[in-house]
Amino acid sequence: MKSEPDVFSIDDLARKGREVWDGVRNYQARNFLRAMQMGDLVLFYHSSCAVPGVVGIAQIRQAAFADPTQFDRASDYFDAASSALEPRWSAVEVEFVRKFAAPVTLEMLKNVADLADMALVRRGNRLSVMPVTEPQWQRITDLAD
DNA sequence: GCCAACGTTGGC
DNA sequence: GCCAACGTTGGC
Repeated sequence: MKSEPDVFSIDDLARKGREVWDGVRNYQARNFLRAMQMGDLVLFYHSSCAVPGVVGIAQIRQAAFADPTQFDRASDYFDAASSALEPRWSAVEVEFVRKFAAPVTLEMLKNVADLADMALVRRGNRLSVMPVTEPQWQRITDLAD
């Protein structure tokens, strides 16, 4: 899951413990959110910052539910086309697990041949929520310690 | 701040 | 249903 650290960082999650992950407004990312289950582990990625990369691990505490911001007229994420009966957008709740001693930077990830087909390292990729395979998870977390 | 890549919108 | 225009993402 990607987040801009200026908006919400791994340190913010560490401090708060839990956070509702809302505001996803891309259908592909939404579908990946909906596929998440309670207890699933998440790689937390910092994007649009000085050193983009995976900075820690979180865990799904609550599986997908209707993203409340889509009904909030005051929210940037308000969607007038969504309805309470058939909510268009979903959110999940995540919990802090740990922060890596040092980030696994995008640059590092690009140098791992096994990760070449991962959307994350591909140029022009804009997906903010994406699945990670077991081998990819292993590769990435191995680089963290 | 620039710009490539991509998703969405809307005219036809 | 095509595709140009536009807005957004995100690395650099």
